Amino acid sequence: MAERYNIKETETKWREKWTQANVFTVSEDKSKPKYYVLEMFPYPSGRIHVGHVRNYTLGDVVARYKTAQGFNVLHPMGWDALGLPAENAAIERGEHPDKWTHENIASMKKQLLSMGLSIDWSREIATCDAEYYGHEQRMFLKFLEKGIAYRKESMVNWDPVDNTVLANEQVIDGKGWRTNAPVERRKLSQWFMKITDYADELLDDLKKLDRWPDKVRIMQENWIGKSVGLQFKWNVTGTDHKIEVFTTRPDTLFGASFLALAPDHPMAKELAGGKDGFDAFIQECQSCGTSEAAIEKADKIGFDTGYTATHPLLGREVPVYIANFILMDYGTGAVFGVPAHDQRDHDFASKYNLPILPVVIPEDAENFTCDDEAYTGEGTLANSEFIDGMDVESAKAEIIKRCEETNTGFGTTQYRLRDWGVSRQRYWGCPIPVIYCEDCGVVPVPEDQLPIELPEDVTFDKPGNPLEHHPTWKNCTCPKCGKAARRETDTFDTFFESSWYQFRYCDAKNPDLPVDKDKVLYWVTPTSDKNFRGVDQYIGGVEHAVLHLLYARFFTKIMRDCSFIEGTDEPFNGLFTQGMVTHETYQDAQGKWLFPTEAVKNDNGEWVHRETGEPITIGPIIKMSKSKKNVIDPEDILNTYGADAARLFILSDSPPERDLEWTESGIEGAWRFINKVYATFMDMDISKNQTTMPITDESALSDKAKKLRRITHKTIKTMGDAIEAFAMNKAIAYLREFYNAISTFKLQNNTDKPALDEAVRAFIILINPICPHLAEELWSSALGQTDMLAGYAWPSYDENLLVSDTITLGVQINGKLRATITLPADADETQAQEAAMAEEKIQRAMDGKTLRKFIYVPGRIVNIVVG
RNA sequence: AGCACCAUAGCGAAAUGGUUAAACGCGUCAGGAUUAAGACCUGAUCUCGUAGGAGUUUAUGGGUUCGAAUCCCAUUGGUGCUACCA
Repeated sequence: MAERYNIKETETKWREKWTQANVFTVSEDKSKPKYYVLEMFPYPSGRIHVGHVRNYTLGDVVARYKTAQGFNVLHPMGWDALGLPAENAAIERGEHPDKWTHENIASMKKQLLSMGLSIDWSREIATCDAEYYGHEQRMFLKFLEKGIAYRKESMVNWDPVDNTVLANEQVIDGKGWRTNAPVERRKLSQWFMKITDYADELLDDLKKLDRWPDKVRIMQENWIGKSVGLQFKWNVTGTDHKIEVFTTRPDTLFGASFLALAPDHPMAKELAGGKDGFDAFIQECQSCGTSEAAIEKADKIGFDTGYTATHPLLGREVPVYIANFILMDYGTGAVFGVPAHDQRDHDFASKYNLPILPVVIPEDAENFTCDDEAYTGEGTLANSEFIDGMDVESAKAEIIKRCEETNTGFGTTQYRLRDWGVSRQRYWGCPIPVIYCEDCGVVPVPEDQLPIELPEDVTFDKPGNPLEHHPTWKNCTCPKCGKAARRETDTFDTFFESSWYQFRYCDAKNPDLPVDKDKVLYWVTPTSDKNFRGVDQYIGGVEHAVLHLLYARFFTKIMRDCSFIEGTDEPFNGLFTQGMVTHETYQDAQGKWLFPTEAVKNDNGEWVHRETGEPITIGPIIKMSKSKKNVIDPEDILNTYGADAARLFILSDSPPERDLEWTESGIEGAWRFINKVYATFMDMDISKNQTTMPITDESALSDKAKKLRRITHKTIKTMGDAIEAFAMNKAIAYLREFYNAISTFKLQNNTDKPALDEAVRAFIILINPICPHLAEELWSSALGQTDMLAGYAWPSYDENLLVSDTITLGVQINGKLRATITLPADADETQAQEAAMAEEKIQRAMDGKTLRKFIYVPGRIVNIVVG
């Protein structure tokens, strides 16, 4: 018997060897095709969680597989190291963010190293280091020069707990995405990025991203929210005022029965200010919270200004309201209401008894009315003067044309997407490199003064931005006039850092430039024409579907337009979004959540508390979360079962895009498999020190050996295909099937031995991307190889062994299987029919019936239609 | 409310129009081995039958097809995203 597999010792040994031999360090090697695989970098919280294990294992399988396929693989890692938690830690325990962050990086790196990932650590970056963020400041100066970055006064989402500004995307249900505190509105001068200028390109290029999940593309499309329509003016009767509105349904103009302004529309105050009840109305609008429940229930309310408005094409007057459901920051902050064809307008009109006049009539409708609900479908225009009888599309075009002719409006496009506000009133971020001078205004920091580094001596004893409180840091002289001036104390949104790190990895240590263009070109230029320039495979959580992934796409385009990179329009060629890791939940009799380690089964098979013995209720299987305590610590798993078992289990069973349920029995099963494989191969009678596997005489092999060869070659193919398709669960299933075939194979003579050698050697190479430590150990101990397996070529398969010369076909009668026949693979229809008819079961089944049709799909099926 | 995705043994899943639907794993049961437990090995695990064998079956209902888990429509249930975006 072989010795028991010493997982800990063996895994450590191989990791040390890989590190010593620098096997994962890569450079631009033009003699090889390249492959760039990247997983979303982690925030250095200090400890990895199971989601990280899944994420980085997936990437590592791809990296090791592609390496085996002969690619020069770039597989880097770094730290998304700026952001609020470091400041919160500083406030809570008085530890400096820089120290806290770097300590966390050190401990997390240790954990990641123990997973045995094939990472080129020489390219490691931490976004909190000035060597990284300094380049961001350099780029920002260029963005400023090009007008991509600009400053504007604007209402911002103010998080009263974190004391910071949030982006629209960071507000969820009117609450801060981190603090969950109700967001307030405040006016501040902020830096913005003109992402809206790129809205069309961001939208159009989504079409290129055919290796992205559809759902992510759909989410981004909705987020950008392009809508084409008409912007035009109404005259307020008896005044010089004109109200500008935007609509996507100009065709319904003649169904208009009111005009509505947003409560914070500048004209609202002008028209209604001072009128009875106006202030109370505005107050009511504001008091109605922004929470989901409030919006859901909120009635549509309006305030009649007493004014009416007319449109030149309409020839009719409609009342002007101020209404709570009109948003100031979309379109023009004013709409015309068509109750018959918009449900919101319908609700409003019903409440205030405004006319509901249908102007689009569906086909075949008689006495059509919209009294109960709005009709938004297709139809023919009616009650609409010169556009009567037109379809919706023609009517839209006609109204836009007439407005343009009369100079009262124009066709235009609106986006839901807003410009990206990047200022944060925070310390632990990249300082925005501008200076405010009383005489010169906003002055960019001269490039030779970069980077602007964060001061180390800061305090966190009062709320707000420590940079603001710092006694000297913000004082400086104006680069233009030399007078005393003040530094910008805001820092960038941390999505800034994660928007370009994928390029920095290509040239991670460049002190002078964000990246060297040629180095980026080497790593992003595709080796297949199916792809465009970009990271070949990006892997991460779907929670970044809009924020990070949209900003990174935008950043790529502006870096291109500012010549920091070349000819690259999109950052990520292939995107894979992994599912969550879930776990059962446990509660004691009092309803208190318990850790999985606290729950054990007693002798009667009941779940009880490990220490108290009290009964435990098993709850639903949900995403691991600290509050529900249904978490497992990867470090425990790695210590107990080893990296290979953790990697194997996390890839088994569930397809990577779906949620994975973490179970104790599952990880144990993976661990057992590893031990079993080791024991089997160490005991097996296989040739050592083999360099080739000569099969001199195929025909001399026994049938069993031939069968083993077939599954060997089949698995080489199917497993490669599965990894390419990201179906890691299938790859493992095929691998286990292959193992079962090898372990049950009984070697009866020496002639068959090369077939067994071939199978074992193939198996070890195939399992390497998933369980690299085990593979190396078997490669060296069981096969006696002296070179390292890491980087060893994937075996090739023999097509001829995948097909056999005879095939078994099912014979159906009226689609129901009745018999099987064995035919030569190239049999023609006549042969097939003869063979089928010769079957006794078929004859019996056909007895007394007429043959109507004979269907023969070679290699697939025979179907006999009888009647 | 809208959009998208999903539904297969006790569980996780394979099979994407055809060769006995359920590979592979987990769990369960029986047997072997063991001082004992675990690990390990062998077998079983939709239903009926000792067995040969027969029958049922891919959430539900329809449709297309010689043939449907697979394509189309509707319903139900689940998940995600968006949420007064004019």
